[in-house]
Amino acid sequence: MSDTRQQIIQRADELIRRRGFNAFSYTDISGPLDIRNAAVHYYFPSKSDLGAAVIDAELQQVKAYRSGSVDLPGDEQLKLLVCMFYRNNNAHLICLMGSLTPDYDTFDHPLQQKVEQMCRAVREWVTELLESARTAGRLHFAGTAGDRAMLVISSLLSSLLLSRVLGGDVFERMLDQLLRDIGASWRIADLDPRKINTPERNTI
Amino acid sequence: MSDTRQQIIQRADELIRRRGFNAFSYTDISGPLDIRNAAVHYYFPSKSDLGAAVIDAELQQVKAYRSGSVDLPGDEQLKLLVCMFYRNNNAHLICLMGSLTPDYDTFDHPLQQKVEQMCRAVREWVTELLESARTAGRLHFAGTAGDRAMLVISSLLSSLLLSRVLGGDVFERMLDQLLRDIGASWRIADLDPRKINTPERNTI
DNA sequence: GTCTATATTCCGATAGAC
DNA sequence: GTCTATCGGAATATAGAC
Repeated sequence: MSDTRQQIIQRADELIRRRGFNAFSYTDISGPLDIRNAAVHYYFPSKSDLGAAVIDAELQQVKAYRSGSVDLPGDEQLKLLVCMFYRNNNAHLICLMGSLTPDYDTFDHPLQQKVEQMCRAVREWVTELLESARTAGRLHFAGTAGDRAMLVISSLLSSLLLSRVLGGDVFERMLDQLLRDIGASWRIADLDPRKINTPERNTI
Repeated sequence: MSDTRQQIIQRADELIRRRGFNAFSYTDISGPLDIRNAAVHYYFPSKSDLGAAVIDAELQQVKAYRSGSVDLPGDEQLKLLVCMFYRNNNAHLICLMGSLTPDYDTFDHPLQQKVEQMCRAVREWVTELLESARTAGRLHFAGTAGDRAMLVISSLLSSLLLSRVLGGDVFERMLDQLLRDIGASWRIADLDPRKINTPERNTI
């Protein structure tokens, strides 16, 4: 895959998570990369195509995380996920779900399907990781793993949205309470992003 | 207050919760109301002014809810709040927090402050209602009421975002699990929007 | 693959008549 | 208060040279 194409996707990803899909333009991408708008259109004819490519990269990311941490206990897999959100919060970036689902009604059908696919992939991952951790006695919660997964995702997503607006320790307070709720043995303060071994990009 | 002004705010509110602040135009408002764009600019010189007015209406709404339900038990106040989200979900609308916080970085400072004010008002309301219900033994949860409030808001906000994308019974499953978590005696299926006495508009 | 140049459309906003 | 008319700019997208 060409380097330019990769750089465009990377830049679009950050713009989506900082300003939202409908608030960035081709110039926001071509400017920093020092190329022309037409070059972006060469790789991604429409903005919807670019959005789909960003989500595809995200789906690959989830896949890599899952296959790379399949031998870890579920709560350690969760730690990887939470750590990604921790880093995003420090950069004042929100996640793709928190950015793209509010704009869902403005997307064409192919992009809507991509958003749905991404949400299902994350839900599947968190569901399995929770179920695995509960079976191993490392996490404790009521209800089905699927329902619990939705509430976990909900807290992660919202913590970035609300922390960017309210600041302070909103992120840490919300997620620490969530971790207590599911009986995790670790807290946000225990995370050291430098020590957590994760793939290069940090999206979701 | 003029009727036209009110209608503009009402229409903008729905557009924000359906398509997002950066995805609607003055024409989306003037068209259905059968007025010209200039008339909208007469009431709201800039789009940011219009956004602020929508939030101000929301703040009034929260105030009305609080003062109108101050004698109810905390969990009954919560029922009113959940019922509003229930109705929004049926209309495939998201809430103002879920719509406006993702676009926070694209707003000018006055509008950013309004968004922050709205988030704090909702947090304060939910915090007090939870604390009141816990003291009365009608709700049961671990941690501070303030932290729990953030998780409750998080679930309400996300349930609308994710339900619109994933469909099915996502809304009911998420919120029923939330209600079980805090020891509520009622469930989503118990809600009857027609029987819940609420102010005319249904935002938040 | 990347460029220049441009087509086309739409946007928020304003001036001035009524 | 609402209108017509329009400004200036920015957006997505395309044609065609290199």
